[in-house]
Amino acid sequence: MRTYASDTTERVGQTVTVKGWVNSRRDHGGLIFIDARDHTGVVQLVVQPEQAAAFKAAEQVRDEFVIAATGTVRERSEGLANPDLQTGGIEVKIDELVILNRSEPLPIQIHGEALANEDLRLKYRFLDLRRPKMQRMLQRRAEYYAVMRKYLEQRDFVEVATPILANSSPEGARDFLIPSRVHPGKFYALPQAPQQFKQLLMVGGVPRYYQLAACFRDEDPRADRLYGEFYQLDLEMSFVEEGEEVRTTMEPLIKQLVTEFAGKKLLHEAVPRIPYVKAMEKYGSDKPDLRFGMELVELTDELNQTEFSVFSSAECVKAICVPGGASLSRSQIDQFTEIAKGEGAGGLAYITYKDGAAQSPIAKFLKPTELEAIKQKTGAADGDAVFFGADKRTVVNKVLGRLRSAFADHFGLKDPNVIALAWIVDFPFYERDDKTGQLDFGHNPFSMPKGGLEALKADDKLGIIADQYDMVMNGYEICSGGVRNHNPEVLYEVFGVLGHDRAYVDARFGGMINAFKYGAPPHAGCAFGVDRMFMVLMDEDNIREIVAFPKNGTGVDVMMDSPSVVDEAQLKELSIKPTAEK
RNA sequence: GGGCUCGUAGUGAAGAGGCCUAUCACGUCUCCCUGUCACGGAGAAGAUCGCCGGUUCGAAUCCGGUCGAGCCCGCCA
Repeated sequence: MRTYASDTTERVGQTVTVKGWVNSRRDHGGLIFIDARDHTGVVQLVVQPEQAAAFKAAEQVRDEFVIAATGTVRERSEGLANPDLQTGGIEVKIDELVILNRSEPLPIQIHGEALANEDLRLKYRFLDLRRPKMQRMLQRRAEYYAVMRKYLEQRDFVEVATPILANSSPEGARDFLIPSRVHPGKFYALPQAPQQFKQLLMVGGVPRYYQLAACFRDEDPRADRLYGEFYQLDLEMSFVEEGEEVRTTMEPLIKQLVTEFAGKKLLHEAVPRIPYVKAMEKYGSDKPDLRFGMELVELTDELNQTEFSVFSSAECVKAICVPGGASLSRSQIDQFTEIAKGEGAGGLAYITYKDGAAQSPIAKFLKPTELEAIKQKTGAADGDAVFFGADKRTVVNKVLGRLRSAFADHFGLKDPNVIALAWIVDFPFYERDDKTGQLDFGHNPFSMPKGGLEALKADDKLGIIADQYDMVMNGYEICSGGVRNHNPEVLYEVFGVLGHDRAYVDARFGGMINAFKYGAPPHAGCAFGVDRMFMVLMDEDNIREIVAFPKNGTGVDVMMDSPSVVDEAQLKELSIKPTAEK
């Protein structure tokens, strides 16, 4: 029988066997202390020379040796308790100590705050995972999944596994391809999402489907985006024609995860619904962080006659008021200017308000009435600073949206104990590519255009709204969903607007569109990026911190050394001939 | 594909033209130690300063290239 380290406190006077790793050893010559660690914590073992065999073993023990220690749990004497240790009130007086396995000196330190660089941690992830923080992460993640499963099962969602060997989808991300041995020259693709399968389940009569689904995309990673594979809480509901029904079904789960699971406060009990256009105009982002203000203020009309030609000649002029911004140094403002330029701005005009006066490099170009209008509309007070964006409207929004987040970081306005949720709704169905001028899908071609077939015939294709929605959590997109287009005629027309004929649609989505001809019920759903949401709930800013075995930023598993070269015989069997140089 | 940042004993950091024969902490090894708890004490080993080239009387330090990593842009229907 094994007793976990944290349970020894309840076993005073009893004989227990503790199994785990040597966290540290303190050898006093005639008395040896060993801190034994398992997944529950650390407990102090005391080994005395009277137990000769155990003492000899204790002398040989080193950090991270695997041991089984049997002895009696006893209260520590007066003054010997360690209040910093959960088991600090007791210790185990050891009669028998067995070394189950040895360990070489560790290539990375797993105690303390200083972490090895990430590539080394990933190479020795099995050691990194022994750290209490990582142990807790794995445990919490299992609980997190359990909460989601319980919630959905109570609401008649049926968990269905969909294929991993699926088909390449021409739209969207780059696929991972799997060559077929049986069908030379043909390929499976790992699914980017179970999108088509879950819609086919709706046609197949499943009332509500969910799955913690593995998704595969061969795109470059980011701090909040894993390379290669990630998981979605994927779900779909049949006989649903309004996105609001999906949103109200799922919202309580997310709130429960925020409050009960993560112990954080919700900024709004009533989660706001923000139309995409409004989010872009007000926050400069389709995934705004609502924990702080600094909303974008429209000044185009007020400044279109000004002598400052950067403003008067611009399609759009907007500003954000940064509370306390007047305290920023010149070099700090230069850094924000670099951020603005990085988003496409030509520069960064600003006004600071100090001692009742507006100070600015551009003040000499602005009339008193214009200065007054700026102050009025932005609500700037003494001590604040106002930063301007003047350019094409999309650029202004992007630049100020990025600055808004950067200023919030700088002034510490992102309270980690608060979660701001929002639904972004009414995405444009089509967008025009800035460079090519070509019309393309804004998001998901399978969502229903609001207004159906009639709406698609409108002259202003950019005005067509998709019944589609994202959930945003503290500035991170954590969910995307939509009311699906279950009508084959409308689906053909959705692609028809982009100039694709029926054959094009049939060739690519034939499986799904064929099914829709046989009584597809209306349906809607969404998918939550569970890795990213967990990252936010656990206060991490790098998604690899909350995954057991992530690939590094270049898609390499440095522990298992994948991807790797394979035998020529395997390639021959698959009718594959590599063309790479090395 | 592009931009920025970084690369110094096993690990984490310091050093920013000569004070470097490279410093500190942790870890490792040897010896001492019966109440420590990241025990303590004495000693020891361990680094071609990512790699290649250049500038210089002199390079860890400056320059160029290259390799590797991180963040960001592109990309992610």
